[in-house]
Amino acid sequence: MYRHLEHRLAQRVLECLEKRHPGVLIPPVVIEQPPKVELGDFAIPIFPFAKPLRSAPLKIAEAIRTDIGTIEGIAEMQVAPPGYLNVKIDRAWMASALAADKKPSTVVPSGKILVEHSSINPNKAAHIGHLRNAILGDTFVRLLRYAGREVDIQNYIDNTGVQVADVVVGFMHIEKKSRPEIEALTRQPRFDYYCWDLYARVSQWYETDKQNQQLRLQTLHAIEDANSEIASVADLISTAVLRRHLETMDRLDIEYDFLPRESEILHLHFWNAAFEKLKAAGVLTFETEGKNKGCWVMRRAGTEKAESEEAHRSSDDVEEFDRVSGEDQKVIVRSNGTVGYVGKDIAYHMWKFGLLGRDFGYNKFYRYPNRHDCWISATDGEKDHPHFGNVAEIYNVIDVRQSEAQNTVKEALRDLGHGEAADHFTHFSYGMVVLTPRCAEELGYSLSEEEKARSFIGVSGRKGFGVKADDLLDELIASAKKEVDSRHPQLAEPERLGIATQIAIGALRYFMLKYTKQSVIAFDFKDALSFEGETGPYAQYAVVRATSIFRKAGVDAETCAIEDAQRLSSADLATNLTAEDTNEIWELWLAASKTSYVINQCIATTEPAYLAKHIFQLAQLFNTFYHRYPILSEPDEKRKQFLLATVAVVRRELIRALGAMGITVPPVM
RNA sequence: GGGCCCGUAGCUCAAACGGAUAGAGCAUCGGAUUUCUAAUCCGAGGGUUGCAGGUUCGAUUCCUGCCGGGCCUACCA
Repeated sequence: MYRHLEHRLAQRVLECLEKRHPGVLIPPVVIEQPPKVELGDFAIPIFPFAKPLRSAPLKIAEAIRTDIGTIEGIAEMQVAPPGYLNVKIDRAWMASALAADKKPSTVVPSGKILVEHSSINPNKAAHIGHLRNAILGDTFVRLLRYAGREVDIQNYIDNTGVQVADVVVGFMHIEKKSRPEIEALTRQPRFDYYCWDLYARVSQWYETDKQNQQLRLQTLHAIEDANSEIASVADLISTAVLRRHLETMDRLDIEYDFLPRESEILHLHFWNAAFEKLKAAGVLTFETEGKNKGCWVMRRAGTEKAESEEAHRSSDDVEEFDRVSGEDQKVIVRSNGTVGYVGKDIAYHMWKFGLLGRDFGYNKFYRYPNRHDCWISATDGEKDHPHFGNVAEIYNVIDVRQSEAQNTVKEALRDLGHGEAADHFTHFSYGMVVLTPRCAEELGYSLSEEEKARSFIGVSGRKGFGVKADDLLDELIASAKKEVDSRHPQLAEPERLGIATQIAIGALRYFMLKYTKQSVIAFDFKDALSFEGETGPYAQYAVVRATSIFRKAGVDAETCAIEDAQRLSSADLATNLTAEDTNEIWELWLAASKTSYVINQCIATTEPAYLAKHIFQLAQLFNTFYHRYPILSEPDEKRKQFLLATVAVVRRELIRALGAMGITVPPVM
C-alpha cells in the first residue's frame, strides 16, 4: 500500500508539471523520506526542476501544491525551504487499509526464475563462508516468492574437480583405504569433518614431495572417466559429503529443488553441443599462432574499447604485441583439446535458459522431513520427473572472486545472439567471510607475525582453517539453550531445545544478512553469538512480547487486527493517530506499512540487508511503544482496541518480514 | 602493468537517485514507578566521513590525483 501510494504521488506530480510546462523535458520525480515524521511522510526535492522550468524551487513547489488536487490516501502537502514539497499521508486511511491487510492488485511478471546458491565443493565440511552464501541465496528465494514469483532453487555440485580428487588421493594413497573401508567411513555421523581434516593433510602431503602431485593429476583424469574404479570411489565420497551438506543446510531451513552435477555435464556431452553453437556463431576462434596457439579462445569483455584506442595508435607493434601475448583473450579449449571450467559453465548456462537443446536425466535424491523432494542430475534417470531449466531469469549467488568468470559466461550468451538471456543473467555477488586475528587464535591456530599484523585472516579449506557450519550452529544452540533453561525451567526439555534452536537460527541468519552484501564480514564469535542489540533474537523477542499481550488479554492475535479495524471507525483511528503527540505511534504504523515496499527494493537491488534493517527498525519502534504505552490496563475501551490493533499489525508484519528472512518466532523466550 | 571493491565514532557496520542536524549496535558511564515489560527501555560521552583538488544551490555519495588495504587478472576448478 505504501509503495502504491508513493507511485501514485510521483505520477500526479509529474502530470502537474507537464500540464503547466508543456513541451519541457521534466526530470524524473524522486520521492524520499523527510528526516523527521513531523515534516511529513514523503519528501519531494524540487531542486532538479528549477533549471529546466526556469523557476525558483519554492515557486514550483507552491504551484504543484495548488494544482495537484486531492489524492486518495494523501492528507496534505507543505512547501518547505529550501525547496521541498513535504507530503503527509492520510493516517486513518492508511491504518484502516493496513489493519484490514488490504493489498493493491499488482501485476506479477510471469516466467520462472532460477536461483543457484550454495555450490559447495563436496570434499569437506561446509564453513561460515558457505553459510553466508546459502543464507543470502535462500533469503533471496524467499523474497522472490513473497513477491509472487515462481522460483527453482539449484545447488551446483562440482563432483569431478580437483578438490574431490584431493580427498580421493588422501583416502587411497595416504590412508591406503580400500573401497569397503571408505564405504564404512561414509556412514559415520560427520563424515564431512573427517574429510575436512584429511583434505588439509593432503595439501601438506603434496608439498612434502613433488611426486605426490602427479597422483593428483592422474586421479583427476580418472574421475572424469565414468567407468573407472577411482571415479566410483570419488562418487561414493562426494555423494556422502553432499548428503552431509544438505543435512547441515536443512538445520537452517534451507532446501534445494535440483542438484545439477558436473559429472552429468561431462557425460551427457553438454560441452559438445555448446561448442558447435559457439563455433558456428563465431564466438570462439582457433588461434594459429602466438601465446595461445592451438587453443579455442574467446575475446575478453572490454576488448572493443581497447580496439578503438588501438586505432588511434598508429604503431603496428602494439597490435602485434597484443595478438602474440594473447592478453585480450580467454582460453576456452586448451591446445590439448580439453575444455576448461568456463567452457563447461557456458554450456551449463545455455541449458539454464533452454538454449542448449539438451537436458539432464533426473533422479530423486533427498527427501526433506516436510516431504519435499530434492532431485539430482543423472545420465538416465527416472521417467517421471519435474522439469528444470529453460527459465526466464537467473540469479547466481557466487562470491565476488568469480566476477570475471561470471562476466565471461554472460558475454558468451550475448555474443551467441541471446541478448535477452544475458540481460536476465544476474551475478548475485557478495564479499568474503574472514576471521579476525583474535577469532583465529581462539580457534587454536598459531599465527605468524605477519598474520597477526593483518586486520583479518582468510578462511582456507586447504589449510583446514575456518569455522565449520555445524560447529557454529551447535555453539549457537548451546548458548541459546543455556538462556532458555534459566528463563523457563518449567518447560519440558524438548520444548526448550526447540526454542533454543529457533533463536540460534534467528541469530545466525540475521547476522549473515545485516551486512550489505559487498562488505567483507570479519567473523568474530562475540558478535555472532550475541542475542542482544541489532540481532535476530531482538526482533523475535519483540514478536514474543506482542504475542504475550494477546495471550494475557485472551484475544486471538491473528484475527485481532481485522476485527478491531472493523470495530474502530475511521474517526477513532484519526483521533488516535492525528491528535497531538501521536507521531510516535504513527511512525510505528508507517514502518509496519513498508514491508512489501522494502522487499521490492531488496529484489530490485539484490540486497537483502535492507530487509534486515527494516525489521530491526520496526522492532525497535515497537519496543519503545511497548515500554511507553500500557495496553491491558488502558481504561478507555476504544483506546485499548486501537492499541491492540497496533500491536496486532506490527506483530503480523514482523512475522512476515522475519519469515522472508527464514526466521521463525518461538512462543516464549 | 590492467580491472573491480573498500577506507565513516574506540570496535563492527548504516546512510535508495547527490539533499534537511552523518545514524545504529557493541563497548564505557549513569538511570528505569514490583506493570502486557529487563534477550527490553531512557540518558551521556564519542566524527575535519583516509588526504588534496574539482563539478554545483548542495558531496560520505559523482570526477581527477595521491596514500593505505583486499580481490581478480593462468592452456586450475
